[in-house]
Amino acid sequence: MFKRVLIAEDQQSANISVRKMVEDMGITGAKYVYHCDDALLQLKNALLEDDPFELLITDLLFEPDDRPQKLPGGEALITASKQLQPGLKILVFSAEQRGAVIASLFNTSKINGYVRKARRDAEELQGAISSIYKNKLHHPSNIEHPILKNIHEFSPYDVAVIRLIAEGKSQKEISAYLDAHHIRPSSLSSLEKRLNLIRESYDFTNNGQLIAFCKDLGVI
Amino acid sequence: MFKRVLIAEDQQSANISVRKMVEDMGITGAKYVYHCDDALLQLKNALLEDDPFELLITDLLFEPDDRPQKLPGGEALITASKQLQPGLKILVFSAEQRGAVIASLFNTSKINGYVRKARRDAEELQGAISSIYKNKLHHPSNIEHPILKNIHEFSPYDVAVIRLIAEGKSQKEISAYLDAHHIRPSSLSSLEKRLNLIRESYDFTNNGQLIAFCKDLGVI
DNA sequence: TTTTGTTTTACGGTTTCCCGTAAGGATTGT
DNA sequence: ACAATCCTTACGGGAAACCGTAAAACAAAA
Repeated sequence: MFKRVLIAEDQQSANISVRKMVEDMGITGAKYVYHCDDALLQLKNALLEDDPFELLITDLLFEPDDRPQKLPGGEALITASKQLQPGLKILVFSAEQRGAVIASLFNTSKINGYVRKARRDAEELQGAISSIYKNKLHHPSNIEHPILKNIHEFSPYDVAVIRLIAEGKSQKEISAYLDAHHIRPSSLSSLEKRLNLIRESYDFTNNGQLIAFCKDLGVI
Repeated sequence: MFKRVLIAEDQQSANISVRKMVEDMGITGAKYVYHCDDALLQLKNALLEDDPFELLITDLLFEPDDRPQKLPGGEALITASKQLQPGLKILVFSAEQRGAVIASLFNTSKINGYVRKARRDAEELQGAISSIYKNKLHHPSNIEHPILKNIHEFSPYDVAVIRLIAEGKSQKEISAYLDAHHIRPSSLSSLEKRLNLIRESYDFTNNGQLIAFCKDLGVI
C-alpha cells in the first residue's frame, strides 16, 4: 500500500475525514494541507529529501482566505504537480458532478481517480485508493458519462461560439469576432449551419435550451 | 453539555466528521442517520422512550438514493421535527451560502445555528454547539451575499417562464402553456414585456444570456 | 494542371423574437 | 358612479435567427 500520501483539502471537516480514511487503511505517512500552494511546497520538499509522495488526494474548489495563493484551485495544483513529479498518482475528491468537467480531468489532466462527495464517499475513497495503488483508474460510480454517450462532441470552436452566445453576443457579432480572431469558419452562414447541426443532434429547438444544457454539463 | 444529539447527514465523510467533532466534545449519546425519514423516526422513538434528543444537527440537501423518502430534504425535516418536538434545538450544517436562504432558516424555520461547510467548519461546529447549549444563536461567520444584490427578484412566474425557455419552448408555446395552466398573464405580448423587463434590468441582450445567468445562480 | 470532393460563403425566404403604441379590463380612491 | 391608475392584451413594423440552395474557395488526388 502507499506509504506517502498528501491530502489537499480546504474544508476542515472533509480534511479530517480523508485523513481518517487514509489512516484506517494503515497508511501512516500521510500529510495534510489546507492550501494549494502548501501542497506544491510539500511535494517539492519531499522530492528534495528524496522521499517523494506517491499519491495526492485533492479537492477542486479552494475558497480564498487571508492567505493569497498562486495556485487558484485543484486543477492548477494538479497541473503543477504533474509537471513537478510526473509519476505522482492523483485522486480528486470533490463535489463536482458535471460530466464534462470530470471527463476532462481524466482526459486532459490525467488524474488516476475521482470520488464525488456524496452518500458513500468515504467507502468509495478507500476503494479508489486501493484501485489506484494497483495502477487502475477509479471512475466515479454514480456519474453518467453524458459526453461519451452523446452523438455530438463539443469542439473548442463550438465551446467558443456557445460561450459568446451566453455572453449575449448576436450571431452577427460572433461572426465578426471570429473573423477578427482568425478563427475559421467565421461567416454568419457557417455559424448558423454549425449551430443548426448541434441543435439537430440534440433535438434542441432554440439556443436557450443549448445554453442550459451546456451549463448543466459544465461545457461552459 | 448536551447528552443526546442526533446527526442527519447523507454524505458519509461529512457524517463521520460531525460525529468525531461531537465525540471530541465529550458527548457520548450521539446517534447518526443518513436519511431524513430515519432522523424523524429516531426523534419519535426517543420521545416515546421519554429520552428525547436535545439537539439535531442536519444537512439541507439530501441526495435521493434507492430508499424513497417522505421528507425531501433538511428543511422539511426541520419543519417536521419542530412540529413533533418544539423544544428541540436545531443546528444546520450545509454548503448553502445564499444569504436569503440562511436568513429564512433563522426567521421562518427558527433554527438555532448555522455552520457553513467551509475552511474552518469543524472548529466552528464545536463553537456553535457550545453556543446553542447556552441558548444562544449561532450565525454563520461569513455572511456572504452572493451576486444577488440585484434590482430584480425572480418571481415564481419568471422562473416558470425561464424554465420553459430552457426546455426549448418557443414564446408562442409558452403563452399557450400559461393559458392552459391558468397562469396569468398568459398573452404573448405580456410574456414579451416581462422578458424585456428582466433583460433590461440586467443589461442582457438575448435570452441565452439570461439562461446562462439563471443557471449560474441556481434559479433554474 | 485538371478533376473531384469538401468546406466555406453568399443570398433569399420564412419564422421567431423584439419593441413600441394603443386599446380594452380591472382595481382603487374619492 | 366616476376618474385615475395599473395591468393585460392586440397589433404592426423591424431586427435577429432559422433554413434552404447555389456559388465560390479550397484541398487532395490523378
